[in-house]
Amino acid sequence: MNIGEAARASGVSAKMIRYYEQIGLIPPAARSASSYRVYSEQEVHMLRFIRRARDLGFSVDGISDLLALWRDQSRQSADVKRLALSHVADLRRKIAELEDMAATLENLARACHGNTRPDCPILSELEAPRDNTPGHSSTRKTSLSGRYS
Amino acid sequence: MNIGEAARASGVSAKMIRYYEQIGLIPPAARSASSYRVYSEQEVHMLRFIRRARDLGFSVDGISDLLALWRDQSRQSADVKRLALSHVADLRRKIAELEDMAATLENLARACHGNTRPDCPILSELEAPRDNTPGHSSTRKTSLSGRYS
DNA sequence: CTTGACCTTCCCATGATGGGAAGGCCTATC
DNA sequence: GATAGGCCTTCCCATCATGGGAAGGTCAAG
Repeated sequence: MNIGEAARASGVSAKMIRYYEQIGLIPPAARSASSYRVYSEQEVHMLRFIRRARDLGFSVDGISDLLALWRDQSRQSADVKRLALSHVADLRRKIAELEDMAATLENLARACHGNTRPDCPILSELEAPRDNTPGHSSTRKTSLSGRYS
Repeated sequence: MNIGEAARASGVSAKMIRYYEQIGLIPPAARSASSYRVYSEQEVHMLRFIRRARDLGFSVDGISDLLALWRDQSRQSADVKRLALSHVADLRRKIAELEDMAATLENLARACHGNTRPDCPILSELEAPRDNTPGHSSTRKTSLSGRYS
């Protein structure tokens, strides 16, 4: 099976398959006489695994760990579970961060008349904040970074 | 005021101040005889505005729009409000996406024994999914992208 | 044998940020 | 006045996962 077919069958783009090979997430594919990459069902299976892990928000590093466990017949499910829950914790941290932003902004928007006049509490807040985050506590200092607009 | 001082005063790193200038988010700073960038209180004020918008998750493009409105004395607060609420919608979309991931993963983790045996529903799911997302509905097709692990 | 659909590698771009090098400037202390 | 060290300048590189596209080779069907 050529890379295009493998891409269609796995849901991972040909571009990304080559990339994953390049960074060592997957082993180098076998090559045909004319240097075409050739994939077995086995390998497509692995690509599908990667695709799903990606859909669950795992980074390439995380996927690498998952693949290692997947291949390891003597793995302990506790290790898989730990990996998964650690990722869940990351996700929840990120969610809380975004939720704080959304709540703050929503509060300000609620206070904004939204008419034809120029005065606006949203801009006022950006100019000089006066603590508009409604509860949720926590010392939000280190952000996992990432911008969303 | 030099760039370092402006950075300390605004919470925007010197590196980022130069970057914002380079991409045109802020106008080129005045220069001293020796080519040092010089900032007025006015400009530090703008940098603080940018910093806060950034903290609320706005992208540089979004911040650019906000700055334009901020400067526009004849703006309509409705425009600011629309911008803010549109960003809130983006944030909530992203949150829902991450929440779906977290919920799916948490469900799988709950079903995992987490012991010394190798069998694990998390890996099984990655191998061949059988719809583990608990409710939340929606046709999740286009992701705003972004990996979190 | 041509056409079109594939494949190959290589380079570039994204967005926001930081790291670091090489070199110039400025001020306080000796 | 000279030196130290703390600023500043520009320029290049890296991140992370992804896509775009060019230049050129291959293959199968007509």
